[in-house]
Amino acid sequence: MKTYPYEVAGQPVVVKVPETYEDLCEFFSWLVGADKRGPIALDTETTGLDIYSDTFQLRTVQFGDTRTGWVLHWERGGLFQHYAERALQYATRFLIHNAPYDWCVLDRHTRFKIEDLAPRTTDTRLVAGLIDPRQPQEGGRGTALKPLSAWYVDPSAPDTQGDLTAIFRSLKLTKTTGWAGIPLDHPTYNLYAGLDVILTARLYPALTAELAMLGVRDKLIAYEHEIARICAVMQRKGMILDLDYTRELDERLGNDALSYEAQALRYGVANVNSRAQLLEAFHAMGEEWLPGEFTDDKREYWQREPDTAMFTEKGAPSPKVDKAVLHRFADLDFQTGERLNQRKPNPLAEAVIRSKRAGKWRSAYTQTFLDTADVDGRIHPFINSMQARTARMSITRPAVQTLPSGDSMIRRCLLAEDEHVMVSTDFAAVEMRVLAALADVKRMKAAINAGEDLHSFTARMVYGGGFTKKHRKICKGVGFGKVYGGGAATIARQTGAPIEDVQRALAGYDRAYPEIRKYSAGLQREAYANGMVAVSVTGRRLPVDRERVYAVTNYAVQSAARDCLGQSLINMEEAGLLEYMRLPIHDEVLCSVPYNERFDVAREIERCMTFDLYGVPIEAEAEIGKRSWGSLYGADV
DNA sequence: CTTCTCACG
DNA sequence: ACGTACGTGAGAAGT
Repeated sequence: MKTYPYEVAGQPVVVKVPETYEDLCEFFSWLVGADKRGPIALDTETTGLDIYSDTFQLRTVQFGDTRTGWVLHWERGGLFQHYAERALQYATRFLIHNAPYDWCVLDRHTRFKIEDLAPRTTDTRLVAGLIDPRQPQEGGRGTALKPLSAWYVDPSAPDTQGDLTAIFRSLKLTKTTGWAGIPLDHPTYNLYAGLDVILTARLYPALTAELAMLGVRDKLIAYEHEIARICAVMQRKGMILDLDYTRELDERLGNDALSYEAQALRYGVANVNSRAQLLEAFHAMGEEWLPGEFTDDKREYWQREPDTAMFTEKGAPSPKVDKAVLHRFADLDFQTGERLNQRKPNPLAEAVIRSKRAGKWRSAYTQTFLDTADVDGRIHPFINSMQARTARMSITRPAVQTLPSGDSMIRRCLLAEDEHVMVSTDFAAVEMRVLAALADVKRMKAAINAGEDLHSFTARMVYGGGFTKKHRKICKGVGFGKVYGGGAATIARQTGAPIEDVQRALAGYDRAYPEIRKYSAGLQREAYANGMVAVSVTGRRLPVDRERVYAVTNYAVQSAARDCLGQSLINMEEAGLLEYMRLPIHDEVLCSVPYNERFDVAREIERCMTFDLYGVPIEAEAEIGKRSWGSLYGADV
């Protein structure tokens, strides 16, 4: 037995690495005793994050409590694997920090499935997120093991991940190759692997004590664990990548990027992604920038000097070279890409638009699809079920929540199962409805219940019976603006409507729906009274930034809408639909459904996504596509 | 590592 | 007193 004594919070702890049969027996008798005392902390070390690639391997499985961490060398096979699996079988409860990752790893490489592990798990990362969901860059502690341990357990606890990357470098390995390349017997690797479970075990009582003190309900914790499990099952299933189509598209995008780059080169731009080169070229062509086409001035007022604006100082406003500016130069409509005939098209701008788009779509989408696909040609996007401050979910590797929606070519890469079709079910205007429910907006609730189009209804309230399409559009923009907390100027900029019209609509909006302002003011008061935290309708803590208190209304609405989605996922699993579920996308659930059952299943999904929120119907509509996701965006297959 | 840009709801 | 668009992930360039 290798033993590594250490100290955590002034107390001696020990990391033990079994080497013999006797060592493993000692481990198991420890486990039997520890299991009687409480949950067993569990963790894994692996060769990387690419769980589903054929080179991925499970290296160690760690078990521990507040005093002892055991590192079982799974990689050595035989008895080591046998005892790890015996322990996974035996333990009554687990503590895992970021459980979905370990669930999926163990699901793939041991005989234990997510369905078995999840009901026995408390995820300390989820618990921490319910106390404070903010990321470090938002002023929070973040939900990584290191900052949480430093806060709750021991300020001098080592940065087990960060310190290891330094060791990787000393072994001539990198941040990515180190996890696979570090020798299994490396002392620090084993010590830190064991410390991770000890820290997790110590984190748990501190977190639960704080949750209780803050009055966060147990039901919310259980709800989040259910959602995390459902999302892990979706991740395990993944989606079929149409390999032939994706390779072909990848090549086509590559060729497009090259040919448009060649055109840009004729105007002296060697790199279309270089802002500096573009600015110089367009400037030489005599292009001029309009107000509003400059970056915001981030300098402090005392740093500012007049007339230094254009190309120099750090943080000073400088001309933007973004999609909007390029489209104006190219005389193309920003949305549709159609010719405007308002000016002489700048051919460089057009070439830059096309080459940037092709290059980006290739690197961000087709290449990532091909790089992350498993041996069976499936992608397994990581679903973080509780990511944003509002608990909104996020999806990475690849970021399938952000595939282009105006063109079907990228979504066309992803397929429903054989003999299945894609079914996408969206909530109808969920954020507006949630706002109506939470703020008890009388007229809005009446309109929704009467089945009226909300934006038309608002337009009638503001402009009277003779309102036009243009009026409806302004009201729609104002509706979004209200949900986001925007002002007249921003809404005018976003919608392209004249500011006077927007101001008039905003005033009309407030007269028609006075409850929204009251609700917002109440939330802001609540936040101030509770140390800059509001509490959502589901009991979720919503930290508010002192300098952006107005954003609390959006947090309340966005998080309640997210919880509608979460409840829908749970309802769908209960209805036996989990095997069809593929992705949650904020206000939508994407499913792969057997062709022969598509109508029944679609109706069932809609039922699972329908409920009442304080007298407001939350409703959803299913759209049945063909085999590819792109078919729901215009593709013909 | 930060900033800009761009994709989504 | 007044007004503030919300939440993400990811690549490329530049410091």
